[in-house]
Amino acid sequence: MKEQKLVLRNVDSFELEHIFECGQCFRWNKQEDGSYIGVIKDGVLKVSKRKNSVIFEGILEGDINSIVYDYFDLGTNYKKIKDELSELGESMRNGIEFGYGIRILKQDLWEMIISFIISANNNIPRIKGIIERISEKCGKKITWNNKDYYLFPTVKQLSKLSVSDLRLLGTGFRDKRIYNTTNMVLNKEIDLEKLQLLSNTDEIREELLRLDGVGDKVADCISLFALRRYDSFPVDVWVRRVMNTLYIHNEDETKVTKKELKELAENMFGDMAGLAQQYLFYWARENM
DNA sequence: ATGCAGGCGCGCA
DNA sequence: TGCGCGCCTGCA
Repeated sequence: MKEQKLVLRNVDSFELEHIFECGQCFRWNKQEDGSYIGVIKDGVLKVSKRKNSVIFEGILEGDINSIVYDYFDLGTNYKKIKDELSELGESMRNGIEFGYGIRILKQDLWEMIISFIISANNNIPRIKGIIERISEKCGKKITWNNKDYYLFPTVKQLSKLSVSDLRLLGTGFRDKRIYNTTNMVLNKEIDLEKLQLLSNTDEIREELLRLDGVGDKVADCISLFALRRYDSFPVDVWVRRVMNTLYIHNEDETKVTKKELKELAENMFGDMAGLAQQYLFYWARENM
């Protein structure tokens, strides 16, 4: 762990609020000065903006340059993607105009699996609280600027917790799912290293669906936010709402099936459905 | 207070 | 395959 700093000038498509509030992450918190501090796999990171510069500083294991490049998806040309998506109509243009600074983070696969299992039938403040308590309970402590932070626990660390330990941390009925999935990973009933190497998004989904607590929506979130599968399209209530309002116009949005939504998304957005989803989702969350 | 929140697993047709 | 239902918990 080493204190490091990095300043990048003229980064395209990079708005802190858009990136951290668009629903993809749970461990980034806004500070009073408008900056964000987050705990990621590699340590603690603070991100702030000044004019055209983005400033990264923190205490990290590894080189800050490669960590930031990878985590913030700096190798992807968002301008090009937004230009292409904008061709698809006014609704998408509005969504992109609203969330122009979004980037899809590349977060740790294991952490995303557990985080999105926790997200089931839950709300964001509570999800964040649960993840925080789990990390405090068995994750590695890191002190930075006189404050304590806790990394998300490793598989081995989390496997030390019993079902009732997990229940006590407020996970509710998700306790067994977390426990079972942790043990599947621990016992190599599913190999996360191999999963990262799969090329086909459907293959990845099939593998993830074997895990307890991972259904359609959760699997899609994991493959989008940890494995950068831009073609996966998580359908939740907000996506259903905004897609129905903009494109389907069914008087009862609950009648619109997941299958219908996914097919529409694939036809309209193709292999960029996941990115399109983020712009629509963020717009919907803030405006509907 | 009752309903609800970024679903899932289960049992049943 | 495709439904409907119950579910921890905290918050309005």
